[in-house]
Amino acid sequence: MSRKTGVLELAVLGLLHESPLHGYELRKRLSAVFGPVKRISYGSLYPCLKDLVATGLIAEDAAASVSGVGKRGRTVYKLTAEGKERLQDQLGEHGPSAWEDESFGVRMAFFAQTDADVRLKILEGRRSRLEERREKVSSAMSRTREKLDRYTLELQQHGLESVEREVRWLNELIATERSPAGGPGRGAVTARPRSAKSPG
Amino acid sequence: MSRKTGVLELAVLGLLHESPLHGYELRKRLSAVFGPVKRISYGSLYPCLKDLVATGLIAEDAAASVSGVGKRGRTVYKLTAEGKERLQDQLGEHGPSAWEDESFGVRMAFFAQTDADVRLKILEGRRSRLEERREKVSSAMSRTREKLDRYTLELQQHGLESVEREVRWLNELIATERSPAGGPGRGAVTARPRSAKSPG
DNA sequence: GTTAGCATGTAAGGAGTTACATGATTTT
DNA sequence: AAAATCATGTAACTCCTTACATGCTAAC
Repeated sequence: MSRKTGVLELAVLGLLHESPLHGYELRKRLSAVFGPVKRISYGSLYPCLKDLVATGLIAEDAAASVSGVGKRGRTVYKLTAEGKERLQDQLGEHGPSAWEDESFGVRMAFFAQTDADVRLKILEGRRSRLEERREKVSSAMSRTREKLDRYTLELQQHGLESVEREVRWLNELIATERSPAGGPGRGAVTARPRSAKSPG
Repeated sequence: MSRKTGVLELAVLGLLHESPLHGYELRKRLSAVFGPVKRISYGSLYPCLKDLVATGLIAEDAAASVSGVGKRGRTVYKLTAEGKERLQDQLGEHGPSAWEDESFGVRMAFFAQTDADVRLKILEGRRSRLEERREKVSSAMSRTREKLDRYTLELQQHGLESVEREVRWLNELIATERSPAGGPGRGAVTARPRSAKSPG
């Protein structure tokens, strides 16, 4: 019946909190939130919006919608009071559900609307989740190292290094969160040296 | 009706080509193939095996199966002749379906059973797929740079760097594939210097 | 003797996709 | 005037997960 998804719902609520939007535009913004992989389709977005209306978390913004007679026009949605409440609840979550693979990206995309202490807990939870994974993969690799062909090994090695890289990234983010932010209040991303691009 | 999936089917056929296995063991090996994320559950594996038997691509290996009276025992499966044929067909595929996100990992996991020219085409296809993505992301970023908060920016930056890293990895793999492999025939993975770990 | 791991399977449902169906508006 | 992009929606289908149901075997 209802699409009580979680991530998509959260992303929609988060975006609508920034400003009222219609479905088509929402989808474009969602592409940015979810990244280039995992872009959502209208076949899931529109039903989701329908459900959110049905549960009273969002409502049509009549003023912003365009609907001439006979025209199909566009329907602009905005958060209701209950929607705002729900969003705050969701953004306050700092347990495992906030740092698993499916949800971490979305949660971080709305960190600007999230309390500093919750941000820190999520980043730390994510980090320890990845450290666990790193241990499992690397111990599995040392157990089976000799029996694997080079391609499987390359694949696992690359996977392991990706995890290690994400841990280092989280370390930097956590350090930045913890530091008293001596610099300017609103910040450009801390400049990290980007290694020179190899020309080809 | 039938699970004509692709990736799971392919992974099962590929593993059974190496040796006959029963479901439980198969699942453990699949976890290695698919990596720590995306582990498959019995709820998809057993129905998949059932379908593969129904389509005649695999069959019970009566000799290897264990089934005392009243016992539930285990059922060992092996490839049939048609299964081997199907596997060869699939491993010969070198179009886009072989290098998309969902399938590339599995395809590479069975590179040891894949022709050298097909391997090269897949690696190159994957690389150009990622290069496209890199262009899209980086141009989207330069368009919207100023309007994004630091967290969204960090997220996108990290995503971009991940793509760039995978491209560099593919470059190395492609170079290795192309080189006449002057070294020893069976190979340890080419030693790449691993940068010193930061202590914390 | 009880916990952990081995071993197989089904039913219900969740989360999404593709393909279809429709039409307006803007750009080339 | 054709092509691209804006804009909304549904129906059928796919792939997978969770929870359930069952029972053996090894280790502690």
